[in-house]
Amino acid sequence: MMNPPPPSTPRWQRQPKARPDQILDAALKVFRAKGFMAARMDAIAQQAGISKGTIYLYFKSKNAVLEALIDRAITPIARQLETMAEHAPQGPVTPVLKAMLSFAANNLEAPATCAVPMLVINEAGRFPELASLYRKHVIDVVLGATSGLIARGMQSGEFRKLDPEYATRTLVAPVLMQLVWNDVFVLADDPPIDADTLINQHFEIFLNGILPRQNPEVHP
Amino acid sequence: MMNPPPPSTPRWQRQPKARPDQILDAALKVFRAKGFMAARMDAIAQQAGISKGTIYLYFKSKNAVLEALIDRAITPIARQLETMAEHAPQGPVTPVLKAMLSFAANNLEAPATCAVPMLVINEAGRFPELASLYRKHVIDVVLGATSGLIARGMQSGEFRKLDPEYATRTLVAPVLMQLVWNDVFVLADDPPIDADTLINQHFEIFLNGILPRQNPEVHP
Amino acid sequence: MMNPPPPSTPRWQRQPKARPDQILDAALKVFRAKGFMAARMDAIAQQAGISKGTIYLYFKSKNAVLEALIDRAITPIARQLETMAEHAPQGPVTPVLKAMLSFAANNLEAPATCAVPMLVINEAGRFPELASLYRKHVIDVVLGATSGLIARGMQSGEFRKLDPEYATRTLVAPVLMQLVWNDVFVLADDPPIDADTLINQHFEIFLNGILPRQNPEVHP
Amino acid sequence: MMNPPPPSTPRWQRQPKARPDQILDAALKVFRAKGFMAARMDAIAQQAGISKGTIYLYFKSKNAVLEALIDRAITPIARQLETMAEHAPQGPVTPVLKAMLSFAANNLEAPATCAVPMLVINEAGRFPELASLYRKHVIDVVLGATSGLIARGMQSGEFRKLDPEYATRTLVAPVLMQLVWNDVFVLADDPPIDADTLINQHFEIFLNGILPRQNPEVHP
DNA sequence: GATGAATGAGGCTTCATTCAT
DNA sequence: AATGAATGAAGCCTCATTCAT
Repeated sequence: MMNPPPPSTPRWQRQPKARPDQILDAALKVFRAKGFMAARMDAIAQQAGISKGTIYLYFKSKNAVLEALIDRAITPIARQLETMAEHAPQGPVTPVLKAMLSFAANNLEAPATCAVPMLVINEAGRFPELASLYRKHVIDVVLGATSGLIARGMQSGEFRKLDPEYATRTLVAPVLMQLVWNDVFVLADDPPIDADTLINQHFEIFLNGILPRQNPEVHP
Repeated sequence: MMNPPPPSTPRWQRQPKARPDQILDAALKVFRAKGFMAARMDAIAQQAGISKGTIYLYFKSKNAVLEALIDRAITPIARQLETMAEHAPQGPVTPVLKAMLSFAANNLEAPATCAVPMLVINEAGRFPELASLYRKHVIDVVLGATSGLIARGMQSGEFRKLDPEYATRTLVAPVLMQLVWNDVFVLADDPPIDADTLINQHFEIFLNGILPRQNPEVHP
Repeated sequence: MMNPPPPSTPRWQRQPKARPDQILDAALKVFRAKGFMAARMDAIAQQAGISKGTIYLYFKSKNAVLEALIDRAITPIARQLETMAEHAPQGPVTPVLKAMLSFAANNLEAPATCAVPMLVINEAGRFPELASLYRKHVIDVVLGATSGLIARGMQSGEFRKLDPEYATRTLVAPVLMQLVWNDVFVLADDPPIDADTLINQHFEIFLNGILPRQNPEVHP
Repeated sequence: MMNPPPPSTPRWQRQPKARPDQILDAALKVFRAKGFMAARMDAIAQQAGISKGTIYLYFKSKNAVLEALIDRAITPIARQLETMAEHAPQGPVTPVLKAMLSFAANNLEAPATCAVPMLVINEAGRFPELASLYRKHVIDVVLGATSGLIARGMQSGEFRKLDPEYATRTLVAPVLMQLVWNDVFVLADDPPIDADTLINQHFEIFLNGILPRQNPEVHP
């Protein structure tokens, strides 16, 4: 890949380098629309504008396509969130948390982005390894980074002292809910849910809920 | 079962009354384990202890089994939650909300109970009508009852004045998250998540987050 | 059937005597409508107003029903035609032939009557024994009786001397054609074919065709 | 076939052009032997020397195979007969009629040729559209051409004035009878029926029957 | 005798995968 | 590298037949 091409290069070149991604893009669309089992290799090929046999030049099997798909998608958002957390400046963590939450919520709004997590959820039953892979490389990373920040806020007195793991779930759950909602339950005539408004109010409640209080404790 | 069996044990028994539920129970197990498409009618029959053909005496097709399954499961929990909301006594709504949340969380802990909602989530792509059915008869009922209570609390001054619909999501989301988590992402060696603790802390944060405040507003 | 019933008769009696015919009647209807293979035992039972299992009390199998059906139908018309031929009075055979032809044509007009021969034709591929049974007991009888008369007419000088077997076919073919036509090719908006007119003209041509001629031979 | 085969003989060959006809030929054989419903796709595939799945590359379903089969067979003989009628020279029609009749009778002698009409007759119950298709494109064409000629002969005084439609049936019926006879009723030890002799005598009787007469009318 | 619930072999059809071209 | 014809293993479903009631 790094060597210069041999002197007498043919004027054009098939680009097998681009193929896998072409295929995975197509597969993502079809998997999303039909689910893994109901997705037909024919449909993927057609979507990719190639022939069915060609897929097998790049992937061993249908399962392998799914695996590669998850694999390829495993990095970006989680990495970005992790980076945001790691580069959090000294001082209060609240703004970082807010930024991360908004970032996540906005990103999962796009159908292309939410496709993979939904795929993982849907196929977890049949491909537990995929789920655990995703868990390890995405979920644990994000939850870990988040709960780290929250713990730091608790330590510093910015927040009340609670279980940071569980608090993370309170913070994060509505994002997952949006994801599922958009994919599964939206109806055509629903009043659209504004993700920003939702997240803003949610974060406001959450923040208010974990800030130290001057007034006496509530007893639920 | 308590009478002595006839000399030559019959190969099968007539049980026209019990069959449909037997079949649905079996189908639920298999659908959960394999997903709808990968579930084999053979497997359902075997699980039910009957022959493949018998299923078709009671259900027109594999799809019909799924539909009946969702249908059968559509009532109980939602109805119970709705009732709790409707019978809420005068006065503060907080205890009712807490009770409802705990009830929901505990119930969705049981694999048998969470099976149907997860099935709906998984098969929504292929059976949108099922999803919208579930939405209408379960989700809307529960969310409606809950946000009604929250709105009442806001009116009465028990809570701050916020958007009750969105606040409902903040309240409810962790329950969905637990559902998905248990079904999809738990790993064998995870420290077990205690649903009660989780819900308790979540509710405490939520409540604290929407109570009226004496101290000046926070500016997130 | 001709003996007086035993002294202490029960006041009523299931009539297993009537059952087989009930069943065969029903089977004929269904076989005609669907063909043998596509006919369902369920449908026959329903048509007969009994339950599926009951059929098996009287017939060993679906095939047996077909066989019994053909068997039962094998006699009447053929016997009648044979009788007409055997009782032909001395003198010209023309009137007898005409009477037989009309009788056959009119009888095969009725759907119920034409059902069995069509069934034989349709299922001959799968049940050659049925076809040969029918051939022996029906076709050969009728064709034999007819060609016997024709031969007699040739002997006596009533007709020209030709091959009586083949002449029989010329005489008889339109009846078969009507049978097939009505069963297979009639369309809803066809001008109705009047069997009598058809047969009359046909017989007139046929007769004219085999009568001795005064004018010199035609050379086709 | 004449080139030396490659070292390792391929398990199958691509023959996309030839396949459909290969399949239809095989299907015709099997349908004839078993009837449509009892015919197994397996048997057709085997007869065609291909695998079951391959059939579905070319035909949507078993029904579609039958339809294509009828379709393919619908033209030739009828077209030929029609042409013979249309090109009939001026003058007497008798020779043309004789030629057409012989042509039809001889052609329906071949099992391959008579297979389709018999198939239509047998499956008319289940596929009425097929029957009416065949009626329109084959039967009506042939009967129409024939009765046209006969009518012309009546006009010109070549024949007596009778109903030409019905006369056509008198002329044509033995051909149908032969078709059915050969397919359904021949027995192994039958003295063979010579189609030519049969047709010759039949035509002679028919012709004689419709020629104008010098002797007084017969009164049947 | 009668019923109809239950069986289970077998059909049509689909589709992931292979392989001749 | 690419194609797409061909394969063959299953899957859903039907239905003749059996058998508990």
